[in-house]
Amino acid sequence: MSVPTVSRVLSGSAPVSADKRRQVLRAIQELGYRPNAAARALATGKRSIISVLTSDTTRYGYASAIRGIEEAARAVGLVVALTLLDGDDEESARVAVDLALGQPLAGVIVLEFDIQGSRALAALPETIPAAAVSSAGRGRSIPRALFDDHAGARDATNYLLGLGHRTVHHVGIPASGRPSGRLLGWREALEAAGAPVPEIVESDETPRSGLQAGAYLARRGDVTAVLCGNDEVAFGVIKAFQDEGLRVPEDVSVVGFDDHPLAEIWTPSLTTMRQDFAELGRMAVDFLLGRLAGVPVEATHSTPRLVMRKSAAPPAS
Amino acid sequence: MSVPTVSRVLSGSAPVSADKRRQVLRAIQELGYRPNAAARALATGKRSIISVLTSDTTRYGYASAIRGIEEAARAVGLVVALTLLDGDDEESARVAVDLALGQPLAGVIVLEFDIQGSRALAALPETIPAAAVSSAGRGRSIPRALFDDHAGARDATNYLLGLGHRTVHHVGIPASGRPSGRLLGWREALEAAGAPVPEIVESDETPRSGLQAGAYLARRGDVTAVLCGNDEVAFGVIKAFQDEGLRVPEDVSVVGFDDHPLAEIWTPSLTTMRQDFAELGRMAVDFLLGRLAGVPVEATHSTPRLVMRKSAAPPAS
DNA sequence: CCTTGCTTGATAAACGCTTTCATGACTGAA
DNA sequence: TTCAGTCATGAAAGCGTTTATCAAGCAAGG
Repeated sequence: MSVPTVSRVLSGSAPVSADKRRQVLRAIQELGYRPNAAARALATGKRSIISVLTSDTTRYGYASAIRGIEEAARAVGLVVALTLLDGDDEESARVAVDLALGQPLAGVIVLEFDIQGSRALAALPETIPAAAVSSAGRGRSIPRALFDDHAGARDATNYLLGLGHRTVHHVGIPASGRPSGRLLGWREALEAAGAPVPEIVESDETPRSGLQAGAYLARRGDVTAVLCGNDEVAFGVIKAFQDEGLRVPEDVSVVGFDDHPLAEIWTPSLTTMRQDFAELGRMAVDFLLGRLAGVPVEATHSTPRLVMRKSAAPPAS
Repeated sequence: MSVPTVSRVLSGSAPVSADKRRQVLRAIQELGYRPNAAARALATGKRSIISVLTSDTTRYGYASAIRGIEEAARAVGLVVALTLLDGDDEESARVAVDLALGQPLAGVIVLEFDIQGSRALAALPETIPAAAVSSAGRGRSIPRALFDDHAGARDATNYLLGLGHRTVHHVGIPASGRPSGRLLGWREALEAAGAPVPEIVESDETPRSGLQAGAYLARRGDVTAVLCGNDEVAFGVIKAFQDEGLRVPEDVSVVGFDDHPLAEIWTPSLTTMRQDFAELGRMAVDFLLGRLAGVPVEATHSTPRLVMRKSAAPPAS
């Protein structure tokens, strides 16, 4: 019973007599033998890890995308590794990329939702297979699963304008591009409608910063509709309005982005632009594996879909 | 300029003349050379991946623990890989474990928050270094970072009883043990206080199931205080109460578990038992690396802390 | 009964790195 | 000038697999 025989039993790469096979299998059982993954990777040259570079894993969109990636990867026998992007400077991007590339990688998927993601993408050596889930298709030419922020924000804004609002305010979140697609879409819709374009309010995409943004907007007094960069911010904005004695949607309408699991049970339930992050994650894996050969590999879009709930309504006359 | 020289420059394992070093470095630059991770792992026997086995990555507690693990791992130059646990049967646990062990692993950390986690832990071969983040310290004898569910639930229940409630209802979530520590702590507190022990209401730890549980409890009419298995469920329960015309906390008090980021801005803000999942994750990494040599390695506890907010109050007289 | 063709097992090389060991160049002391 | 001692460097072995090559055994055909 030689080493190659064992290998053949395990991989089925060549026929082995039933007798030997049984022998080998029993020995494996008894010894609790596990093939050495490193040696196997070295010999075959096959890598089975996809590294995901992302700035956050707890936020809804990120976590969903990771989940999609994991599912798609697992389906083809790959494992996903996580590397968090800490700072938004080039140096920390380089460090993170080095850490990730220290493994035997089949490829890399970057969650390019923010500056950290863009930086990481830029720091990636050309030689390693990569794909991205992004909101904007600029920069390095790698396959991207794109969510069309721009169109989403435009649709959301148009929806609010269509409801009869004179204009729509925007609470922005940090994005991979400057200005963000969401901002662009929002502005475009306003301009197309001949509506005034209010100054944008910045947030850091946390509920808490939404609270601040909402408090600020509430005190302005002239706000009747707000488009938020994501649902978490929208939650904060709504809360702030309510704290200031404004009713949503009677006094002011709020629309979010992403369709967070809690959007549906918020009070009032949140009208939002749903994005299928998990699907985008799955697509990125397909890109990486080159399994979407038929499709133009540059990019595929996914346009957010309006989910109408109770947080947006026509303005009080 | 030989192969070993390059190795020495890269690892600093032996002195290299400044001249040669410069030469090597330049060549590396020009060729874009990256050491082959698989070969390195094979030669050194060192593994740099920690695999996290978990049933969910999007839920708050899980995501936070993973974040803590990632941070601690990164601090010592390790990468974390994710393997999702799908089914709650032994077979899928085995499949997941096999997938994870197919990599060159330094060790495994299991998020033993539920049955899937327990199953995975059971399926793990004895030979591989492992640690767990758990709510209950039973089963296989491996180092565990424990959150003391039992004490947490007891404290929460006592708090509600102390407020003057005659008894406390409980909306349970699936747990790694049956019955869960939370259930046990809740019951213990009730019995110690001589309060009646109502029937437990089951949920699947989603807001939606909280909604159902809440609707059921609201219609019972005799409920004045509810302890929920986690915050997401609590959100659903509160929403259901409000939908049924009950005011929180005036008509009924609700306490959650975990301190979800949105707990603070919920309406009303949610009184809850805070758990530091990230810290537990970090501890699990320390266990795994055997870096907590001083501490009895069997387990360390972390007791949830009551965060008083607005969703719990004395009952209407 | 010998040869041919096919199946099956073993032997050997290769993967790309680290590490040990030996060599040769150089230093400083005798 | 020579010899022991230091130090940088290259040669070679080894890590645990896979895969190609080779040899042996066996059945069937002539």
